[in-house]
Amino acid sequence: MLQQTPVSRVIPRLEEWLERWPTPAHLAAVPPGEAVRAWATLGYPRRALWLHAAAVEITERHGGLVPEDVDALLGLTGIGDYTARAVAAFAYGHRHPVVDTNTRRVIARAVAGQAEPAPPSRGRDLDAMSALLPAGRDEAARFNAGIMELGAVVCTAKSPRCDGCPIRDLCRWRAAGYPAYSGPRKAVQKKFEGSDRQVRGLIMAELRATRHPVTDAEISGLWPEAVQRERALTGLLADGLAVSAGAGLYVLPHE
DNA sequence: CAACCGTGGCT
DNA sequence: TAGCCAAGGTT
Repeated sequence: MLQQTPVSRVIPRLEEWLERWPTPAHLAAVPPGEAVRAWATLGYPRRALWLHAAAVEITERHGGLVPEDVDALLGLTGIGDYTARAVAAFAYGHRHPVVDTNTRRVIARAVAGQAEPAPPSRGRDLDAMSALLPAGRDEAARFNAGIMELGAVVCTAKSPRCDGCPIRDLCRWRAAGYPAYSGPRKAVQKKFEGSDRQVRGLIMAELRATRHPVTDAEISGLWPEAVQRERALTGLLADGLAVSAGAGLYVLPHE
């Protein structure tokens, strides 16, 4: 849920979710479409599908227990380098570097003296964090969490609260006088308005809103341009977020 | 590596 | 206001 989604938006949905599905086996026992429906407007609905798939995998391959090993975690659908390490470190206390967007920004500023991090690079990011990580297991877990929290709360992307920063006296960016970012321009996120993402979102909202099949006619009413509309629907079908329920009928995945 | 994938709050 | 950005992952 936390992938590319603010913590404050996740917490209420997570609490509802865990009340309904307290263990992977509970989630694995319901159709994937139920996960997509409960995901609601958290965004990126394929993550709901992946989370359900991971629950099935955990139930079938790991006896219903979330694996502790990073490599085993990486083998789960939708679990990448960050999430695998976060689970191993925060849930199980293992010593691994954990690098998220906050960590990258804090290291860029405090260590490299730059306003913004370079684009994410698995090798460089893990090397940089490994060099800072305390030797002790508990200390490493706290350091991973602490540097992330520092980035989320103090060393924020837009208006960092440097005056109240606990490491301001060793921050190289501060020492250098807060030089502006001079690296390559980061890729600009495409406009949402009028995008395929928007159309996909509209179709998914319609699929979530009813337990009856959604018709082609209803989908046509969601977006005026046929080519883009059909591209969005085709994509959702290819992703498994929608399935055909007969000619011109669509539902959330039920198997 | 670049493109793609939702949604909503903040400036 | 129109971007920017958010505990990323997959193709």
